[in-house]
Amino acid sequence: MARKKQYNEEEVIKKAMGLFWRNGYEATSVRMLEKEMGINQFSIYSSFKNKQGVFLESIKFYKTEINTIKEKLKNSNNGITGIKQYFYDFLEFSKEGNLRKGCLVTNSVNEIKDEDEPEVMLELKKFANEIRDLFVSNLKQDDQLENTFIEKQADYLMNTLLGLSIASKVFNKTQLENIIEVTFTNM
Amino acid sequence: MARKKQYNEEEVIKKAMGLFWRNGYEATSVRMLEKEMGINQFSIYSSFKNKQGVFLESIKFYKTEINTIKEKLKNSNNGITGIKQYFYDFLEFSKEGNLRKGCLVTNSVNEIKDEDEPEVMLELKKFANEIRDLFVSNLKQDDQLENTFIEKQADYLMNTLLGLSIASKVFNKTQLENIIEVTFTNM
DNA sequence: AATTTATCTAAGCAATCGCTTAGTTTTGTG
DNA sequence: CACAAAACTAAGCGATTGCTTAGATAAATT
Repeated sequence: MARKKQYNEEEVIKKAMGLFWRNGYEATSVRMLEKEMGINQFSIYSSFKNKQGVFLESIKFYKTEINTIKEKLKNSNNGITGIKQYFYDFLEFSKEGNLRKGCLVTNSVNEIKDEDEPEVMLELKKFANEIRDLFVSNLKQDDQLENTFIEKQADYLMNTLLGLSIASKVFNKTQLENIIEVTFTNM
Repeated sequence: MARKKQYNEEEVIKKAMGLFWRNGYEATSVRMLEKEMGINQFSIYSSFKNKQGVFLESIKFYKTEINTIKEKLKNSNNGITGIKQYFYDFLEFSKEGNLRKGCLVTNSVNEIKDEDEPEVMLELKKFANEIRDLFVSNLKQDDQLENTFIEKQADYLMNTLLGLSIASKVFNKTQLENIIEVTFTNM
């Protein structure tokens, strides 16, 4: 009935996500997205409505990307040790060659203002809580722990993970390993 | 011989810092600075050279502002307990009414790219290391600790502090307290 | 083959970006 | 008071922002 799309939406979102991850939301212009995604602005707007739409889809794609290490944690079934491995996995996941990109969600939470983009912030907070809940269910594998204590531990671990996202941009590899080691020898 | 400045440079930088803290570097335009600082763009550029200059001076001012709780830590002389108090002090310091602003330095480290603003990044990293060193010298007050261990602990505590800056934007007060309590009951 | 319709390219929209320049006002000095 | 110099206001610079529109192109249906 009409012409076919010459691009695959998932493929171009993958590229957009990479750009947002490396550059941040504001610093990524639609012209940059155009080049990176390899399609015209018209196509971007017709497929994703606006810049925010491209970003929201990028976050969705990020979720599926990070799912590989999340699934690994889910299936590990060895409680706190699995979480420690998740931290190491995250450090690998968040680097691209020598570039430390941090966590896309953490970067965005830090940059985007609640009042400017409430829709985006809601999505980001949901994401953070999914990871936190994953920690909770993993901590429950190491029985004998009280439930209220587990909730506190999950908050604490989530904080360490948020910290690692930033620390990875400032500290060297040894220091990052120090952080993880101290975190888990203390527990 | 000539006309006098009608503004005090420190006063206007204080206002600029507040804007950068609330909005971030990129999202703060020179027009916004103009309004907040209460002076014309010409005056901004003649006093501080450019936008980056205003930002660098804002960071300097931030240092003197945070010095109040840094000095408290320096003089507390009760090692790890002093650091714990510093974390609580930071949470107070970084909020403005109901708004959680995080740490200006942490926000900026997360936003600014090393390659775009190397001069700024150098300053930010220096700042982070000053806090870390403060933790080191405080940990040394609790003797019996090995030096290499203290270095690792300082990295770890610094990570927790970086994390708190972001966590304060996502978590509620109880959760933030959980984080601090778990951190220090584990040590 | 003719028609329809979605997708493409490319030009252009008003608004804003960081920054500069031209020209007026205020001040201290000779 | 006349002059010089710094600080002021305000207009405007080219470049870029997110987004839209006009018109050419391609593919499926009749």
